Amino acid sequence: MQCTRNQTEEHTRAMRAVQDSMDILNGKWKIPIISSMCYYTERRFSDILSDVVGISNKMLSKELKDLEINQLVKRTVLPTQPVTVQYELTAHGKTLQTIILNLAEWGRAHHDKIFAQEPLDSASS
Amino acid sequence: MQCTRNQTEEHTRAMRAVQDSMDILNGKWKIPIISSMCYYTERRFSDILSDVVGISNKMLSKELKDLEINQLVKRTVLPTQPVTVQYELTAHGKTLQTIILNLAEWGRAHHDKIFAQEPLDSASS
DNA sequence: CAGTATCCAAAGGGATACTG
DNA sequence: CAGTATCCCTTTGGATACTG
Repeated sequence: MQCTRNQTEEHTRAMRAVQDSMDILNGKWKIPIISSMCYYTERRFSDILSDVVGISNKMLSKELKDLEINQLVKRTVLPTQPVTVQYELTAHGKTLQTIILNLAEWGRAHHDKIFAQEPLDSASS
Repeated sequence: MQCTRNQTEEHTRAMRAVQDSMDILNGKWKIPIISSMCYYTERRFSDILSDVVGISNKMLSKELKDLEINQLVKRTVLPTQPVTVQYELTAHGKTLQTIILNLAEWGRAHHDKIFAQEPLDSASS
């Protein structure tokens, strides 16, 4: 092992910091929900519900509450009939955009890599 | 809404790419496990087990298999007695380092932000 | 529309013991 | 050391129905 004690401590600290992030972004849905809001200044409950494929309204409701508690998302009720609710990223929530962009980029790269490896059935037909 | 059709399509594509990433990095442990390997050229099973606080050997075993299947991690068995197994990030796995670093940085920033907000009990004593 | 409430099946995952 | 196997409790989260 070529690392010094200081590197080990830095490693430990970095691990904890990553864990802190993951505690807040926990579960299957947080990142996709934030992604949904990333490209718009504001987004309604039903918009996010259709953006995030597969999520149920119960889950979305719960996850948005979590994000609000952690101050990543701001919720605004508009006095319409029936009620409209808008969600938007807070300044703090927007600091996650870099990570989201990186994840999107990585997802594409990974997809391309796997695709390039696979023997294409269509080539044999 | 001030976005054009093209932006909407790009949004949809980005959401899918993020989902693709999250499908591979699913669960509580993948990111911390990769983090554990980020700072070293190679890491043994027991090293990772102690790095990732709270994980069980059963979980670690399963998650490492997943990562190996997705070609993010390479597993090497050394002919020692008893057996030693080394894990290392593949070239492809290393492309996640940016994301890990960003997550660590964000975790620290978030921690600092929350800490700065909290009324300190120690101040009143 | 934007949720909440309840029910319940399935998956997650810890503890422990065992193996090569 | 590096896992695997089993037991079993806990959490997750979908489906459905209901509310302001």
